[in-house]
Amino acid sequence: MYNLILYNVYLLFNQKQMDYLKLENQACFPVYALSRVLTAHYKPILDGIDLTYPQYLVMLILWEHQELSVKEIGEKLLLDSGTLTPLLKKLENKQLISRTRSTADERVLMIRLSKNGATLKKKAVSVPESFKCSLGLSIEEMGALRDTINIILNRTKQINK
Amino acid sequence: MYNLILYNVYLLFNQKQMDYLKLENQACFPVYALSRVLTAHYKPILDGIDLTYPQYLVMLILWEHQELSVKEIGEKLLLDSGTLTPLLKKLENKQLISRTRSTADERVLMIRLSKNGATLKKKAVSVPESFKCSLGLSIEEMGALRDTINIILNRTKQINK
DNA sequence: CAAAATTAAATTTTGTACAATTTAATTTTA
DNA sequence: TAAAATTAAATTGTACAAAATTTAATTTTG
Repeated sequence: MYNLILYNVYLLFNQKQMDYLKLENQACFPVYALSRVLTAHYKPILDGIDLTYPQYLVMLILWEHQELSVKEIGEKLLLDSGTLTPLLKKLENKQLISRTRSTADERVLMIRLSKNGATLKKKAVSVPESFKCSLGLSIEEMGALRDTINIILNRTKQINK
Repeated sequence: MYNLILYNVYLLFNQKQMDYLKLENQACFPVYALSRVLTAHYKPILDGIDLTYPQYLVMLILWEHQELSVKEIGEKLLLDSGTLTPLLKKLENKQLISRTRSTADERVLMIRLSKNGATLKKKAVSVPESFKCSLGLSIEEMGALRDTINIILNRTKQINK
């Protein structure tokens, strides 16, 4: 924050303009790159339970809620049906979930944790610790990262509501 | 930071354990979600210059450097040839870049900004400001976000070197 | 210096992502 | 209540993204 002010004073003093078309000045690129770096760290860990990272996210939600519609899963993960439909079919093929249309409203497809899916949670409990070790960040650093990004994420959500 | 300490005291006091398998406690998910949210904000803006977000990143680099190998572009963007090769071919089809093998080492493919590619920068200068308005965050907030993520990103790079 | 190792891209395969369209079901409303 | 509007998924098409393999060129080394 202070560095930014100092830098702007420096720019002003030197009659320079911040070059917003330089990669180093981009705010979005580090987020985009970090997202891929973090997913890459998850890869070897999640290979052990035969899940990709987005599949793991769906399983996390179902371990909390047992049964949700495709729409509800999409709202939680900010993903649409074009992404979720094939992904959920893969989880069904792995017998981790069931896909059944709601009798009350047949437009709604209910996703339910299967017995195998519930059992998988026992294997998955070690994932967060393995990930933490792989990444080499402390719990505090990861918590701070999570909170910082969540603030920005919630701000952008409010803007778009 | 203080909230985290307080929360841990609360967990300890109530004999509870932080549930690292809950979506809300994930550090990676907000980064992954924010990355997609930010890219979505770029979409309508970059449509105006017929670029996708990863293509825009490549152009940003070339506006700075004019000529780089595929490998060098990959190092800057943390992307491998499997992603870059088809992307660069699309930029070549749009006549924004040229792809020529180095005479010194024919394994190396040099990517060069074309005249059209250089001209496109004039249209692109408005992109950062449009993006800022679309997102609704201040320059300070975006700068702070960039710096925070860059610290984490550099930490993970050091770990993997 | 020739075989072995390394390197740089390209290719292939699998898996997201998302926009746009379609289909089927449900709600709203004239 | 039947047509219009809305909603939820699925489908289609385009574009990454990364792992693994292949190809071709260059270096290293016995």
